[in-house]
Order: sequence, then C-alpha cells, then structure tokens
Amino acid sequence: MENRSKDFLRRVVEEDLKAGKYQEIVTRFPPEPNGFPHIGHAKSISINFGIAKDYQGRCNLRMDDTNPTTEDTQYVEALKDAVQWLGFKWDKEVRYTSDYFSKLYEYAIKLIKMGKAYVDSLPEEEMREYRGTVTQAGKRSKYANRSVKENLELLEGMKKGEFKEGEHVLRAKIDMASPNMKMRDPLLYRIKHAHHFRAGDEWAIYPMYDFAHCLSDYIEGVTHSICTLEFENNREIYDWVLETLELEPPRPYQHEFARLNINYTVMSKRKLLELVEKEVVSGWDDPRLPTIAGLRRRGYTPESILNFCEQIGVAKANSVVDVAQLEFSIRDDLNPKVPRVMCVLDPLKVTITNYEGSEELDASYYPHDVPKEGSRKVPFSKEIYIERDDFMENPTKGYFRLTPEQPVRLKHAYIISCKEIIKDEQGNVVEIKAEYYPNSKSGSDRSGIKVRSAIQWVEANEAKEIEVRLYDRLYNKEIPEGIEDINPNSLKVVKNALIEPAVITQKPDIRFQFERHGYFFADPVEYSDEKPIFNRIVSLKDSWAKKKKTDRTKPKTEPKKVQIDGEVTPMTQEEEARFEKYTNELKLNSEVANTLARDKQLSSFYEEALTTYSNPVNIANLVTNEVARELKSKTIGELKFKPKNIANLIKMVDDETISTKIAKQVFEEMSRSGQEPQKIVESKGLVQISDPAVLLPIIEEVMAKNPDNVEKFRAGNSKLFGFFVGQVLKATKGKGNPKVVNELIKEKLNS
RNA sequence: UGGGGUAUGGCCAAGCGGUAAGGCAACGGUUUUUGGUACCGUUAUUCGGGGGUUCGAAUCCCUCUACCCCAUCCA
Repeated sequence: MENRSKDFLRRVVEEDLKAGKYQEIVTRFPPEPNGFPHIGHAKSISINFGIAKDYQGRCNLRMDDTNPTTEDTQYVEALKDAVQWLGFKWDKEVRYTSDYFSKLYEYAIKLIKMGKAYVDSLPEEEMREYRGTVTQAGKRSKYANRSVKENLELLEGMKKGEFKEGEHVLRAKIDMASPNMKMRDPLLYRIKHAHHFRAGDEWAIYPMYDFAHCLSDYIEGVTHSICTLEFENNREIYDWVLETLELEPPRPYQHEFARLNINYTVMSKRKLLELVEKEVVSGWDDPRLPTIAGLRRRGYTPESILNFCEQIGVAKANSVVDVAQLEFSIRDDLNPKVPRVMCVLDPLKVTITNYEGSEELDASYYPHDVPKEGSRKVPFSKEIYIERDDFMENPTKGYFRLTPEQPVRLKHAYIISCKEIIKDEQGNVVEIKAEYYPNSKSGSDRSGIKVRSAIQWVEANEAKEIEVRLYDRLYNKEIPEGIEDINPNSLKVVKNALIEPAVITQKPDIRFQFERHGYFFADPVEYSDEKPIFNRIVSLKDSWAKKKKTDRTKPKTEPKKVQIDGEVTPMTQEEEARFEKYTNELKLNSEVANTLARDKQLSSFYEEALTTYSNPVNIANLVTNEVARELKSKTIGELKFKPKNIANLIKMVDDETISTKIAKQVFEEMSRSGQEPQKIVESKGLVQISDPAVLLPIIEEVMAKNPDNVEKFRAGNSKLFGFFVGQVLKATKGKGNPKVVNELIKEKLNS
C-alpha cells in the first residue's frame, strides 16, 4: 500500500485536506433499499469506507429511501449485513433520507420563497413534451409564474394529500433550454399516496433523488459525495440546489467513478431479479450470483473481496474486469489459511492385494510451505478409492498418474502399482488390483521408487459420503445479454463423493482445500451431519487440464484497424482570409495558421502581441499552444497576462536568455501572477546556463551516479539518452541549456 | 443530432514534459509427496488515429474516430 499510487478520489481528498477545505473527511454509502447488494456495492463500500479510514474520517450508512413503492426493510437488513460482513463500521446509527423529510420540506419552502421553485400542474405527458429533446430546447410550463403564495398553498395541499397522484409536482425553476436535460426544471417532489416503510402515512409527497441526495449529504456534513458515472449529468443540479439555497459552508461535492462490471456474469438489479424470479437460480443467495449473499454462501471471504476491490482500482473508464481476477483473490486468501483434506469425487475402487489389516496414518493438514500446525489420522486398509481419472490404461504423453506401468504415491501413505484391471461387460474399468511397497511409507520411504505424482484417496469403509456442488460461471458469454446465454453446466451436483472421516467428525474448519480439486465451503444453509454438503468456492489452477484441452492459444494478432477521418468543417471567409495572411505573409506552418485562423480570440491576441515584438512564427507557436490552453478554462478577460508579455517572453527566448523549457515555467508563473516575464526571470534567477565549463561537471556526476545506465546506453539502449538529459536538467533546476546539454552528453556518452 | 464523460498490452491500472509502474491472465524455468503454492524469467520501440509545438510528448495544442451516460412523477 505504501508505494502504491493513489487513485483519483484519494488525490482529490488529499488536495482538499491540504487546502483546508474541510476539517474532517466524511463520506457515505447511500444505497436505495430496493434490492440485494452485489459485488458492485462492495466496490462502493470499499471506496467510501476505505477513504474515511485512510484519512481518519467517518463514513455514514444512509438508506436513500425516497421511493416508498419499491423499498423495504428486508433490503435494509441485507445492506447493513453486507457492510458489517465486509468488516466496516458506519458512523453512529444508520441514517435514512426519510428522517430528513421535514428538513427537506423546509428547504423546498425556502426555494419557493426565493422564486426558485414552483408547483407545476401539467399532465405527465405534456410535461415530457415541454421538456424538449437533446437537440431542441424545451419550453416552460404556464404554471411556472404562479405567485409564491399560491405555490406555498399548493405545496402544503400536496403534502397533506389533498390532491391525486400526478395532479401536481414541485419543480425547480432553472432553465428549460439548458443543454443538460437534467437541468430543464427538474422535479423536486411528486405526490405519492403510498405507505412508506419507515415514515408511514405521514407524507403524501416524496422528494426526488436530485433534491434529497445533495441536501442529505449536506445535512450529514458529508464532504465527498462519491457516486457512479451515470450521475455525472446530475452533478449540475447537485451544485445548483446547494448553491441556490445559500447554505452555510462547508458543503459536499460530488465525484464519480466507474461502476464495476465482471465478465460472465450480470450486475444489474433488473437482470439479477429476473434470474431469481424465473428460478434460473435458487434465490438471492445462490452461490453462482455476484450478490454479497451469493458470494458469501459460495464461501468467499470478506478479505478476498476487499482485496479484489483494491486490486482493480478506481477510475473513470468503463471497464469489464476478468473473473479470473476475482478467482485469484479468493485462492490467494485461502491458500495460506485453510486445511488440506482428501476427497474423491468420482471413486474408482483399488484393492491392495498384498496388504492385510489396517492402520491409521498421520497426516498434516498443511503442506510444507504453509506455516501452520495441525494434523489428523487417516485410516488405511486394503480397500481404498481413488479418483477415476487418476488412472489411465493407455496413458497420453505427459500423464503422471497411475498406469499399468507407472506407480503412484498415495498421499500420506504408500506407493502402489497396478497389477490387474477389472472391467465390466462394456469394457469400463471397475476396479484395480494393486500391490503396495511396504517400505515406501510416507515420511520413511526407503523404497527408492520414483513416482511422478501423489494422488488423494479414501479408505473404503471409513470414508464418509458427502454431497459436493461444483459451481462454474453462470453464463457462457463474456458479456451476457439474457437468459439464453446461461451456462447449462453452471452447477454440477456430485451426490456420492467420498471424504476422509476427520473432516466430518472433527470439523477442523468450514473451508477446506480438497487436495488437487479446489477450495470448498461447508454450505451454511443446508449442511447437516447426516447430509454434509460442500460448495466449491473455486477450483485450483490446473495447468495439466489446460495443456490437454486448449491446443495452444492461437496468436491473435489483429491487424491494426484503419481509421477513417471525418470531415472538417470548412472555414468562413473571414477565417480563410486570416489563414491566407498567416501562411503567406507571416510564414506560419499551415497547422498553426489553421488553429489561429479559426479562433477569433486567439488570433486577435496573437496579432496584438506582434505589435510589441515581431517574430511571427515563435509567437504563433506559443499562442496556439500555451495561450490556447489557458483559454480553455478562462475567457480572454480573465487572463492575467497581456499579449505584450508574451511578446517579451519570446524575445528572451530568441536572444537565448532562457530556454523554451524555462519559457514554459515563466509562462505558468505569468498566468498565475500576471508579472512581467523579465521580472520573473530576474527574481527567480532563471537565466539559462550554456557554459560547458559549468555543465560538464554536472554531467560527469550524473554519469558517475548511474554507471549501469551508462553501460546500457553504450550497449545500444538509446532510449536512455532522454534519461540523462532529464537528470542533468533536474540537477540544474531546469536552467541548463538543453541544446548544449544534449551536445555535451552525446559527446561524453560516446567517448 | 445538443450536452456530459472515457480511450495506455488479452483484462484491470499507474503515469501530470525527461528510462512505459504494478496486479491478473499467458508462456518458459527452479523448488515441491497437491500438474497447487512460492521463487526466477519472458510478454507495449509505444499510449484510439492523424497532424502540430518542443532538444525531448502517453503527458501541451489542433483535428478526427470509437464507446458510455442524459429527454422516469426511478435512484
């Protein structure tokens, strides 16, 4: 964690802290209690609680319960449970948006009094029409100019239930022509004669997300309101509400990240619900589902999920994470923790003809590389079962297990070799007659026999029967579309697997590694001593199975796709004239001339600069690059520097007082402070160093400090040239004349 | 089509003008009484495309392209 780079959210938090914007960081996890949480929620939980933890802040758990028709307490419980299971503690009590209904109502009244909200009575359909489209502006409802008094009375009536659903709504008065659809007078309240699972029947109106969320954040003192990308368009309302209400600072700000997607599964509430309702899965806790309940029943640990969330990172690009990453995180977590036991899923009887009686073998629960103590007794006799595919009559090349010619070690026991194969009428192998080597006992092997593999087994009479549920990915397709993409083999039930008795009688743990199979979990719901049931959490990595199946991954070198350039909008006459002048008279290259000509502000800035100092090309270059950047976020009036400053800056570059690198630095300072470039150079001592006598010792020092890189460079790694230039420039605080430095380094390095 | 976003290896993802981090996956090898683990090594002359600026560009400028989100009285 120490050296890991911070994600963009943490960077924002740190900057805000540094700027003294907040005393303490407060985040929140704000689900709507209308469904079961899934691993996507886990990501959000991990981010919100994780940030609070990292910066000694706090994180609230808030139920965003503003829609009484979809929400329910069972989901509240599931959500609370999920957070706790993942190991987080929310600050104080669980919060509910419904607790703020009265406060929210007060804010609505304030907005009406400010003339910023009105009761609209347009029928639903008409309201939609009035909203316009993405390309066409909407128009305001005629009800928008109701008096404050009338609005107040109407809202009160709505609240009291005097109107039918749909009759009126409260809307913010913002801008029906806004390019952001969300800002076209968004709804603040709607009438709903519904029973709320907490607020009861007190309210006949309920606040909308856009009104309730920002204010709930504010009420709770939240500083960083972190949500997913689809709310980017809502940020403008978030800010509008908080700003318009003129609330006392500090106030929260919204930041968005990309929601989690994983391949071969689905994450949307709608699709998850469909699976449950159509009984494709057994319920919300079906171990194949990416729900927290499902993952948990499957046997995933909270640690593994948290690690997974940390591994995948937080960013703003929509992405689909490979399930292999999730599988890795659970294997990685369980490997050093969990006891190894022997289980045979598909038994093949082996009779050891030269063994008489029985014995109990000592067997450690953990392999040599897991530093944990613990062992059990494993019964052994002449009748045992091994895995059917651990024997092959006609082995393929590279097969390490038992064959007529190849002996194999029974893990924790003896080496055996096959003496006879018994088959039924169909020719299926039903039993192996084998012989064991008495002096090959595990731990005291003096047989000198070399085996290529050790396999698991169980003693025939003592073994316990168990049910094993083998789970695989739910869908066949990486990005599944619907039920038609379901993997028909996502669940395989093995009714009569055999397991060594200690697992059932001693119960050393609830999670195990069934040796050479995978990690398994005693099903928390259906397991009983009479009928033990184990879920496969994840299989072991199996490079043998892979080698058999996939006939070498084909080298998938896709040819680079050719991109077709779209059309560029033609220049106006005025632009054309400027372009001509710039290319012909001032000798600018066409690219620079083009951008300058097309931008009225830039070109007038440029031409004014030319009146101070006439180097059309160099000034144009700086204006089209650096000045253009500043103009992206500011208007020309807001710029701290003037065209003549730019001209003077170029003059200093031209007479080699400063390098272009320094010029950029000076430019930045100029746009911050508005100082004259000469002053900046003077006060900061930025005059460039071109004297080889000064530069050479520095170069030698850099080379002396990086002898390996010098060697690599001389061996042909020419990329490192930039490294040396960079180091030298760093040592001179950027003041070295890069051209001279380049020359000198080239000389030194090649000598 | 207006607005808001996003593009770095097979999948995530750092990077903020000076040597293209890291994890997963894959592929070799060593160790191994798990074809597991661990360890070692290999895998981007290039950052969506094209131009420009610069001694030097994934990073700055211009432009094009692709994908995601927004027109629920859902959140």
